[in-house]
Amino acid sequence: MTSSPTIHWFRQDLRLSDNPALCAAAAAGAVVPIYILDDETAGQDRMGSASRWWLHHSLAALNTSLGGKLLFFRGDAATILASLVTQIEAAGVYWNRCYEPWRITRDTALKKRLGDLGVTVESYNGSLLWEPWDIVKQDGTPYRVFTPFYRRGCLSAPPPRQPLGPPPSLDLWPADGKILTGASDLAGLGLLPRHAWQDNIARHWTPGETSAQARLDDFVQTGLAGYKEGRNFPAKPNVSRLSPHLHFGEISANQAWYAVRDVADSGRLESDADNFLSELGWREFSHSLLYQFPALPRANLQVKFDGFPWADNPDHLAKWQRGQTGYPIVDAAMRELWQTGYMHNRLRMVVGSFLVKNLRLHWHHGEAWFWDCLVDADLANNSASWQWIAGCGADAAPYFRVFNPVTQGQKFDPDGTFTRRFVPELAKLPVKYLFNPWEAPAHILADAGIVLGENYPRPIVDVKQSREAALAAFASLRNS
DNA sequence: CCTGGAGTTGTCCTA
DNA sequence: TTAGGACAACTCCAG
Repeated sequence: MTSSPTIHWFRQDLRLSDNPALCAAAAAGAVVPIYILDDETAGQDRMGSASRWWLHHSLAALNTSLGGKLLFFRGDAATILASLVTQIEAAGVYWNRCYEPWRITRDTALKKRLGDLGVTVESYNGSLLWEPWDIVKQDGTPYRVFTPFYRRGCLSAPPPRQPLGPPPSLDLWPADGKILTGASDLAGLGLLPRHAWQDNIARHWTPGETSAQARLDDFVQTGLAGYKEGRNFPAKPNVSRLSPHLHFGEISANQAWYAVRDVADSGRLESDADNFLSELGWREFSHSLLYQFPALPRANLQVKFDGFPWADNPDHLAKWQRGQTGYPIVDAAMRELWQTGYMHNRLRMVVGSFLVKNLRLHWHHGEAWFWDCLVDADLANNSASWQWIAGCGADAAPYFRVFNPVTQGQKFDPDGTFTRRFVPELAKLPVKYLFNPWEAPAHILADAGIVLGENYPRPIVDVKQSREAALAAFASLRNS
């Protein structure tokens, strides 16, 4: 082992196990583990509030596993790394790749800059099952439809890396724990918001690698059986809730893939397992789209949507954000988001459809709100999914697919458990009227203690009329 | 180059 | 009550 240390730059890989770059750094020498909060370079794509809350606690957990030796920096990553390399005479810098356009640009330049300083620079795949540049059609162009991307592309490619263990030996540097120039402590990153909103979120989540592993184990043990059906019901415990852990790399997609793959290979729950794996496939697809179409977060993938007649209605937007639309399933979902930093997948489709089709507000509004509120906010998943529900993305929902918030509630929250939990003012309303309280007879509302327009809003739009208007708007795009 | 099947997640109306 | 077809036409993609 040489006397020069190597730097492992933690990014979206806040874990010790199955961390290819960390293993390589540890094999090369004593490791200086660092994290850099680079809001400057991120610009418009800087993390939202919920992500920052999560990141703070995830870094705290990681720092604990590293014996308190994680170094924190804030600012332009290129400048910080170049100066750090010189200061400690590092032999190498190691990191796992990220796929956001701003990070790719920054990292590409940085690789050259550090290389020019004579430092070894190596990047690894620590977060995707397949590299986006490996999964392309035979003619070399990117897939734009999920099913062939997944079946022909992913599943017929060489299988993903088997998860690695933690580094066999990890010497951390500096051994004496001295603070380096420019380094701060975790609090110095200023990730926590000042208001009390985070206290709610904290009740629902435990960031960090240990918790992520436990979540995966629990999902495989108790959620996977019945996943295919149960994942559609927000009150059922079948969804994995791994998304924030995966986003921050507290657990790798490979670890999740093989944990579930192994169940199927042992001949159990094959259909449920395949269904879950294809959801990981969607994560790959989103990342592939973002890699191939870097404008995905801003521009319609289908250019003809540039002429779509969006509405402009700040009042409707605010009511959607606050869960005051008068549609109980929509309001329950939006309040779940606000209170827990998360929203069940089916409900993301329901509220997304409501925003872009019934309210006809631009998908950018939904994307921005989710970006700030979701603990699993992920540039690739968020932008690809909003474009999908709006109909302007890859493999998008057909124009006629407009979710009916009443029907969706009745179908997927049949006894109203979920809706009553997040819209307590409707808790006493019989399920027959729970999703359409404006149609309830006066005495039923009175018995449930509801005065529409006072303690629960009337619907802000009529679903039937607004659906017609949305279909007409889609028709106006035809051949344009 | 041409061909034809397929396309995550729905709703509404009719028989 | 329930099942089936309509709802645009298009693009994608593999053979």
